[in-house]
Amino acid sequence: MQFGCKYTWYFINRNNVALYILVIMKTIRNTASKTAILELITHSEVALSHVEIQKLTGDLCDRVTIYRVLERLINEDLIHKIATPDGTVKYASCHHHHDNHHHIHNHVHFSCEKCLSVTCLDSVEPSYKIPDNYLVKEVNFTLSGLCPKCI
Amino acid sequence: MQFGCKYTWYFINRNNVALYILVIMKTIRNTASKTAILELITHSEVALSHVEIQKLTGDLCDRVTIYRVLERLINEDLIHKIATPDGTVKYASCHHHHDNHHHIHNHVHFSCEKCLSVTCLDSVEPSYKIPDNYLVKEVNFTLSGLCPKCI
DNA sequence: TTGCTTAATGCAATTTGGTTGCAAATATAC
DNA sequence: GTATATTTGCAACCAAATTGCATTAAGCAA
Ligand SMILES: [Zn+2]
Ligand SMILES: [Zn+2]
Ligand SMILES: [Zn+2]
Ligand SMILES: [Zn+2]
Repeated sequence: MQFGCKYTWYFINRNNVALYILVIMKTIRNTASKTAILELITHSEVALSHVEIQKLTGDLCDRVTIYRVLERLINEDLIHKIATPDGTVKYASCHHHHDNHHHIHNHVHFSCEKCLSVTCLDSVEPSYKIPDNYLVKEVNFTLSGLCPKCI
Repeated sequence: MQFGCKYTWYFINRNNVALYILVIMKTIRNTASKTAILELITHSEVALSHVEIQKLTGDLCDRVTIYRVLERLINEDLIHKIATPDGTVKYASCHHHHDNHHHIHNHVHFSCEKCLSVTCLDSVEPSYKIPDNYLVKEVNFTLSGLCPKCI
């Protein structure tokens, strides 16, 4: 069998059942849109929403492409998604700082009610205690009020 | 001057400028829709989204009315809005518990990635430290993972 | 109770945000 | 350069949320 992409075969033999498993590795490609959008997010002081990225990139690419690029950048763990208190979603780059072993984004976001900016406060780590019948996988801690510029 | 609604006059006299300010007080009304929706949210174990409220109320009122009622209930500080990590907005009643003097919602929310339920963990209070050039007015701390039922 | 005034509602239309399918374009491995 | 799978653009689609306006009804005072 031949494929143009990377792949591996796994073989399992258990209880008289033989199984060949084909694992296809999708190769990630770098494109103009992807690099430009990542640049934009990385160099931005504040987190950006989809519409903001759309305005900033002009006619670089289609709005659908922006959605798909953002999705890929998240999968590659290059950016992260932030849900602001009012329900809008913004994106910021990851300055990991990951909780070493657990790979949990555990830092505070600040959302300014006046200029609507959202910022990662990478240095601040919140602490909490929660009943242990809950399994915590992600932490999303957003403070809102007035940012230094608007105070 | 005469008005059907409540109003007050304020008078300011400063630097040779005399100013009469008319403050009109909007009277809040209780309607069937409003009481029903508040009941629903208050008695619910978990936070409810707009669509969920729509399904639960049936043809009690128009969906637009639900949006407007929710907005009013938030203004009256009877319910609060919760943005889940994926950007959907849910509503829960306020069991204040308000930071006595400051009137800040300061409690943890848990969002289950399996059953999609969102719960207020009123008893848990997160602690954090933030640069003092920020003015914090709201705290929105959402943990996500698996809830006791789904674990 | 009745009438008056303004708040709240219903409905239709519109805007906004996000998704899907498919053909065409293009990045990467060889 | 060529082959092949990934990425893109476009159009269509869908759901969520907002707006304007005419109508209804809550609450106050007589
Ligand atoms: Zn600001
Ligand atoms: Zn962040
Ligand atoms: Zn659950
Ligand atoms: Zn809550």
